[in-house]
Amino acid sequence: MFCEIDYTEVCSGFHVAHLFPSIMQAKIEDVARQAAVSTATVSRVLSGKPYVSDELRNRVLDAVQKLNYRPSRVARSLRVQRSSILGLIVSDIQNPFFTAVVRAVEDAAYQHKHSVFLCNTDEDVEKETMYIELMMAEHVSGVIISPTSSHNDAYRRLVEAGVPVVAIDRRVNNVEIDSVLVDNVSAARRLVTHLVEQGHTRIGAVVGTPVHSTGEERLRGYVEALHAHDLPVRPELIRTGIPKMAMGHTMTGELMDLAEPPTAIFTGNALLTIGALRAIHERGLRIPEDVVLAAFDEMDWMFFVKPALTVVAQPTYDLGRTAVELLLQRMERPDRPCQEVVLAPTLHIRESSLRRMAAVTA
Amino acid sequence: MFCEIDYTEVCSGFHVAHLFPSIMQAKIEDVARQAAVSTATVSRVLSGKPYVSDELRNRVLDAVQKLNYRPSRVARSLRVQRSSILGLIVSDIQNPFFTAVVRAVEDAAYQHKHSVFLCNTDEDVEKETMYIELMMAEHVSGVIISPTSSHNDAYRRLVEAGVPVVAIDRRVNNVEIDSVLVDNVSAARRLVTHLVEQGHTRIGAVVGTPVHSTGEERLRGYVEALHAHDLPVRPELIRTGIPKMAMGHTMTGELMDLAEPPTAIFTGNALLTIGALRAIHERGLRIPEDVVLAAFDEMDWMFFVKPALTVVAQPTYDLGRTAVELLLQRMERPDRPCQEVVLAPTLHIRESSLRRMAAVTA
DNA sequence: CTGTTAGCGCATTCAC
DNA sequence: GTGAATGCGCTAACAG
Repeated sequence: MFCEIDYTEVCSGFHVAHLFPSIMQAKIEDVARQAAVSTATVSRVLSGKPYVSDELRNRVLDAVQKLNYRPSRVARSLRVQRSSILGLIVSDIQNPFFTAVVRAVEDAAYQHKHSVFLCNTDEDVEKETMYIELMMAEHVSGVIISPTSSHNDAYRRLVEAGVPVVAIDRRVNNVEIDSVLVDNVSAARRLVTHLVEQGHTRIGAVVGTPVHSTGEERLRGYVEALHAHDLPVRPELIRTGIPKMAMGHTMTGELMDLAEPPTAIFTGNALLTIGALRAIHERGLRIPEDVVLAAFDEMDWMFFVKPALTVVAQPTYDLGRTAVELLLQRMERPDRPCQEVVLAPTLHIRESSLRRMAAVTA
Repeated sequence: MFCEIDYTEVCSGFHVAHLFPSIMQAKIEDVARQAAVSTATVSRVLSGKPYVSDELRNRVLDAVQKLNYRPSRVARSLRVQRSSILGLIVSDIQNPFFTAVVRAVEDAAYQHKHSVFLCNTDEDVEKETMYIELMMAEHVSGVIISPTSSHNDAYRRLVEAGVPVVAIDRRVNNVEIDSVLVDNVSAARRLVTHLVEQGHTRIGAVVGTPVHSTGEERLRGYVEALHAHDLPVRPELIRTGIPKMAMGHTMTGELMDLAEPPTAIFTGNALLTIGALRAIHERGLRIPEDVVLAAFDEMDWMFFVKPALTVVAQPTYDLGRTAVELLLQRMERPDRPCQEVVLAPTLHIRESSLRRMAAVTA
């Protein structure tokens, strides 16, 4: 029929391409034609394979330039059965701690020519499960995850599908995977011990739910510190919940509204700390006269509340970098035994001049 | 030859799949065989297409279940020539403002069955260019970007390639695209006007570089406020730089070390504000006795420094949601004229009890 | 060294 | 309603 047009020709032909420069994407075939070589040669040149004459190499490079060619990663991924994308599943993108981790991971991935597919589960197990499935469907080359709970069945499916996985910040129980953690127990223990040494006996705890290892471990540190000094662990002084600002606000409010409120409070992460500050502030209470705070403040953003505040700087950058490296390692040696890297947080207890601080914020 | 094995059969066959349940991913063909239908039918069922008998539909669904089948998004993307992934390129993932935007975008995308491919350019034009190219190569269905500069050539290439793009927070000049912005000029003008009305005449400015429209606009608001009150604009009191904490620290330090330091400082975003607080703190200066701060604090995290601090809550959630909606709109109607949505920030000037504040942080 | 060719897993004509 | 066949763009054998 007259109307029978070779669509491929029309759409890929160089002359026509000139007419619609804005819509079309050159294909490898177009480049090959332009350079008068085969597609295989183009592919070889672009993947930096050896055994191509300089002559052809240059012709190809010119053609690529002229056509503004950009190989389709989708097609490539399908063909080689893997992508150069890392999945990163965090449980709360607004938590400055994870924000810092995201940055570190992105950085490290960039250096290794990988890119990052970020998902935010918002501490929601269903969303997490959905995203894990998505990661598998997208054929990501590996997944870094801060688990929402310690035993989601999806974790197992993921590793059983042969996808390299590394857990970050939190531990998972139902399957053996690489993980990079922070020594929360000892950090929490030291913070609370500090309070005890200052004479506090009624110390409140505002920490994340024990569903995550993080919350559980920090609570454990708290308990250990009390035990070590023969102080009673009073359940009414312990509050656990989703580690976000709103919850920190609520939980601290509850503690301060007790008939006999704590004289000091230990908070489990930066967002909980901000919430706690807000609750204290609302009640017109003073720090440290009315209540002392010993807090995780990963980003050290609350520096000007010192010396009331005790700070833990977490090794977020190392955490992210280590995670990426473990992932890449496993991609090369899938049978390598699982590792558990535990990083030490830098405890930074501020005790400097009360007077100077008052000056700044009064 | 005897050894000639149909590899596909071996790897896809149901019986063999049973032997290596952990490694293999079922393919559409496996499902078709299991359900004793054609691959076309499987595809139809899974895409929710009509015209499939309930009989076959159920058989397919069962097979999918049994084989734990998960269609390859990569293959699908290649076939249909588009993915359901949105690219999100932010200029600083650690900036709490963008963090909130990321969350909003992720949320909105999730609701529209899309996922988010996040990149962090770190205010680096080269990295930004690289990531834009990557987006095109990955065939994302659209890109939301907070431009690092107001005229990167890559922006034009992107829209010319037919990719829907929406700029967020910052304006771009060299190509017409949808954008969703915040009314920075008037917000900054009101903040600075507030300072002027309190009697300040030497007001310092610590804002982002004028390379981004954001920095430029906030600076413009500052200048307008001074002009409106016939106050001189003193260049030595204006500092611009990369809008991050370290820079805010440096720039504020410079201002406070002047022979005649400003009596008030206007800071252009949350990170600059934190840096400024640190610089002020280091010098043992008091707020508001020694210096007053009028600051953008998008997340309202510095609430307890009030009343010295003036706060602007930015509509981050609307910003992200609007961006996604514009993107989806353009995907359906590529010829739609460009829109520019300007959102109003909520100015929240705190003037409440100095006494009560002192109580909290003293 | 270089070209030819055969799929990667899926969606979509087009026949039946 | 359903199935067989084609090709999305690319890489990896294999053959020259």
